[in-house]
Amino acid sequence: MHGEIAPGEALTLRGIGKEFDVSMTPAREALRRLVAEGALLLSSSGRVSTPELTNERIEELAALRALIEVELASRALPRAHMALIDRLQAINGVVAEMISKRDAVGYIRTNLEFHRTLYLRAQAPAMLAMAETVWLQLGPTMRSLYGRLGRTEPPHNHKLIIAALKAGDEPGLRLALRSDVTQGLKLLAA
Amino acid sequence: MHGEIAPGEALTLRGIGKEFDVSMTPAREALRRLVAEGALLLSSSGRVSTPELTNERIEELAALRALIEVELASRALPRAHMALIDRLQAINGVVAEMISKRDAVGYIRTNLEFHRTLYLRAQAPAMLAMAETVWLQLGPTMRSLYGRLGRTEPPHNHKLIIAALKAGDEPGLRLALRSDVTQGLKLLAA
DNA sequence: TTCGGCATTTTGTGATCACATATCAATCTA
DNA sequence: TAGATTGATATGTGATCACAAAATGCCGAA
Repeated sequence: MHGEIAPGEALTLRGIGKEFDVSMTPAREALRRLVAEGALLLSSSGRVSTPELTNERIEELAALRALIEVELASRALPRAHMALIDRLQAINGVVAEMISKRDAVGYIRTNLEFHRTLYLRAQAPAMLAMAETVWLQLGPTMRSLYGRLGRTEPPHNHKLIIAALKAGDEPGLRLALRSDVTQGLKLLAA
Repeated sequence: MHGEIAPGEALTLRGIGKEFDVSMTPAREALRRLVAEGALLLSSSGRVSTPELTNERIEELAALRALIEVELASRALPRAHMALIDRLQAINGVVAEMISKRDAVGYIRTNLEFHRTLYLRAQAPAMLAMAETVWLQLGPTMRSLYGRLGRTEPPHNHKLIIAALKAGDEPGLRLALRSDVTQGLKLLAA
């Protein structure tokens, strides 16, 4: 989810087992679970690897993010009090820090933490799980996308999201969130 | 997915293994996969069972269906030719037959086939997989919901969907689909 | 130098087992 | 009679193994 594994990387049962000091059985269960969630790809020969997403697939997943996360944000809005907004601002500060440190994995992790913190307020666990499944599928790709994006400034859309939350502006929130979620997509087309 | 298992029913590794003439290992993999997809619930003691969904959870899943499936239908619309519409009408005939036969599982199965046939035209495999994951989670509950719904006439919304497809009417399609997907929810509140 | 074939190694699969824990039911006690 | 207890049974977990298939690397021929 955090982009620590590059797209196309292969994982073996015995390798994972050795890495975590367990036998093949729990390693197999963990890998197959991630396959079921779409995070890993199972080849016809039974080998698992991180997927190399096509542009079409990325567009689809971005559209799913937009659909689900806009709904989550919209449901969180009426419950968003000052304490939540403060916490979002604090997380956003860490995001900016990660960007300035050129820490791709840290950036992805804190960026997702920003979103998750907001969505937790929606009290919609099934939707949140769905959103996280999409994040999981995009993980390895987000990392390699980060390389192309020579970003140095903190994300503007996060500030718009916070502002919309403060103002109770639902249309603005939906718009800012949609932009934030799909912005990564745009630079992919280039 | 088809509601063949009642909500709250427990499944054991050895039981599933015996039922399908395999050892515990593949049975465990299958069950854990379904757990990962949200179709089954894993208790803290490691036992798996079909979930008994709360009304809040059902509302969430219905909202997810509406979000994802409206998008899928919308993407399928420009690609929907006459052959597809004919096939949808044929499937709808089977749906009506299942209703008249009071065959709950058959009704659920052909109803989902109706939706899947339409969505396949959207050429969006990730979204379709997401929708099917939701169906999976709703499976056992849909069955017990069917009991309360003393339905005798074929679904009106399916006809509206087909009509909207014929007319190329996207707003109408979105509306009909949303109604079809959330209608089951309404009678739950009662 | 490059490509094809063969041997070796790696890898996933499914079965089985020992063990700890949970579940259940019969029994006992207050 | 109701609740607790205890024993027996059922169940999940993780490890290990044999096997088949796939991947890899090596060598030789063109």
